[in-house]
Amino acid sequence: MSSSAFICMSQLYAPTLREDPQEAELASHKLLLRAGFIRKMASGLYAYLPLAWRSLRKIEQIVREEMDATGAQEMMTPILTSAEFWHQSGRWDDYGPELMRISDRHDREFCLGPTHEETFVDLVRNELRSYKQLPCTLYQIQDKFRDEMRPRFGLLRGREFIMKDAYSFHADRESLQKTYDDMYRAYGKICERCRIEYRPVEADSGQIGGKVSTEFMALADAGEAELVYCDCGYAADVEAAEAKPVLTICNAASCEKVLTPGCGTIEDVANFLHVPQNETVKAFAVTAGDGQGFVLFVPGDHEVNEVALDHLFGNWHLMTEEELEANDLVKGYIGPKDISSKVKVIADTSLQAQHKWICGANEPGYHLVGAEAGADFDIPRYGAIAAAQAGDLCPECGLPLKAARGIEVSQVFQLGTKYSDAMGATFMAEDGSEQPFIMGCYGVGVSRMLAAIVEQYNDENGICWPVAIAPYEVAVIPLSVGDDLLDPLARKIAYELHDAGIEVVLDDRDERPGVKFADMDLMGFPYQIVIGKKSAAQGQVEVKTRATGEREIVPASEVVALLAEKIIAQRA
RNA sequence: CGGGGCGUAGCGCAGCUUGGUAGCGCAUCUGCUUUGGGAGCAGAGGGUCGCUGGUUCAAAUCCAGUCGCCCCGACCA
Repeated sequence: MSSSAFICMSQLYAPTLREDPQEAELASHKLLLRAGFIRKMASGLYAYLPLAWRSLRKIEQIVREEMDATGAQEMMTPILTSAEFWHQSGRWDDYGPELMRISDRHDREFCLGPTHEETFVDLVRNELRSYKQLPCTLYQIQDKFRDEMRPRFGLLRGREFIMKDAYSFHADRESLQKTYDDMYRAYGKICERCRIEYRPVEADSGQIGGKVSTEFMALADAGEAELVYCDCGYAADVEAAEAKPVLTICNAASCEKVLTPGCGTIEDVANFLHVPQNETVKAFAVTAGDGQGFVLFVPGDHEVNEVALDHLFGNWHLMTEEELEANDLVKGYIGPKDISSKVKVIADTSLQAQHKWICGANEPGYHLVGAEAGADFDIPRYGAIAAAQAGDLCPECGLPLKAARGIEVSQVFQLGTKYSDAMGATFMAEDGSEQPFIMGCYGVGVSRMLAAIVEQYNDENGICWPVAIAPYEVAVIPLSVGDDLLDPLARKIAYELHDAGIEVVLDDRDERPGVKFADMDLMGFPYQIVIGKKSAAQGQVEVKTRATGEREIVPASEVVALLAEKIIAQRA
């Protein structure tokens, strides 16, 4: 045969595994390993084999086209970045152990880029001088490195992964908002073209910095992120959502101290007193970065929002046993009345509606029922510190929120001047003044997207690729090899599909039909053309649609035109 | 980083408690049969039992150290 017009299974480097690898738990991880798409080289490091690489390039191309459509310009910067810029931004110290650091032979320090704000700010600060050159958006698609505490879930949380990162530079907020909106729309299109079920959610901006941020979540039970959403369209990462808890109002006539032996948890207290958990108040004792102790009160059925505490306290931790003792706090029985003067108190804003509290009595084995705010105790400060959860009220429309899990496949940020200030990156404004660039940044996890797609598109037999992402669109499967009828027919169909611009794999292996079916289902090519002796003798072949399992007998002479039409329609 | 578990043929595992010639299934190679959902028979090849040291006449097995990997957690009272 001449140089390959299409790939033959006998040559394809895609070793399949018959059994689930013991290291994998998630569908995407198991299936990508089993179907011969990826191989692990070390913890959190994966080789992308030919099939995965083809799909990754398709995702990249979708990202590229949507970025280019916004006017962003693709380029490439070194993965290895000098520590100098990271010192300037302050992140050499702030980023922590996730930053992969490395020294060269002269002991100069570098890191492997986990994200490239510093690089792009350094790049443009000398060359974008005038407001007339703004706005400007640059992007690249390259490997990123994060030394994860615990790499896991295959491609979903690796130490090296493929990311598209874009950075925009603006003279004013309005310009940033416009580009941010453009990117937001582009990211929606990217998710749609990758065929994932997704939601844009309000997000916390984490390590990157800045204020306004949206994450695009691929919905998946296996996702690490929790989100709350409402039918009205509101959706937020629980880290960023402001909780509107529903309380059961306490109607106790007076404040009463009740013996509650062994009731160290809210569940115990609520059961013991026969009240719902959301009628009680839960206390958390934490130590802020400066050593000051705080006691935080939230509705009994809620947790604290750790990210909110990050913003309030910077570094903080829950009090240790020793710290509780040192602050005169009684674990399990902390309450606001007569609380130790060594700690400061903050209550969740929702508790302003709860005039009488069921809470700890600051005495081992006792709780208060009906302690009255303003009479029995005072709350000096209220703040949004409770974590949102399902059943809370939507901040937009007031209906109960629902909860879901998701995989964060991309995120857009308005950075503002955090990096341009820190690194002295300025331009000359229209009025002749030096101004720091106002920035945005926009990331897409390309390799994570691949895993997210598999997470959404699989069944008990393997992957069910959407046409737009499939490594090959059609598998041609002659059921016996060396047959005078089947061989030429299979090759003819494969050639014609290839000529029609369809991506084809020909399963020319001398394997039993069962082996071929199992492998083809596992790899998940969207369409299979099965060529068996009986039907071929009558000039017919069978077309199986992988996702639905639907089979259709069609004349061999028509199968190419039929499939080409279907496939081309699904690419866009 | 803390806790738990695992490292024996390419893959999945048994053997280890109670030390005594390295095993099973799948895969691979050869031959014959078979050919629409992971075939059958016959034969063959393939392992310094993660690594280092110790105990012992003798170590996959016991002890110590070390490396790698997986799971849970990392401050949710």
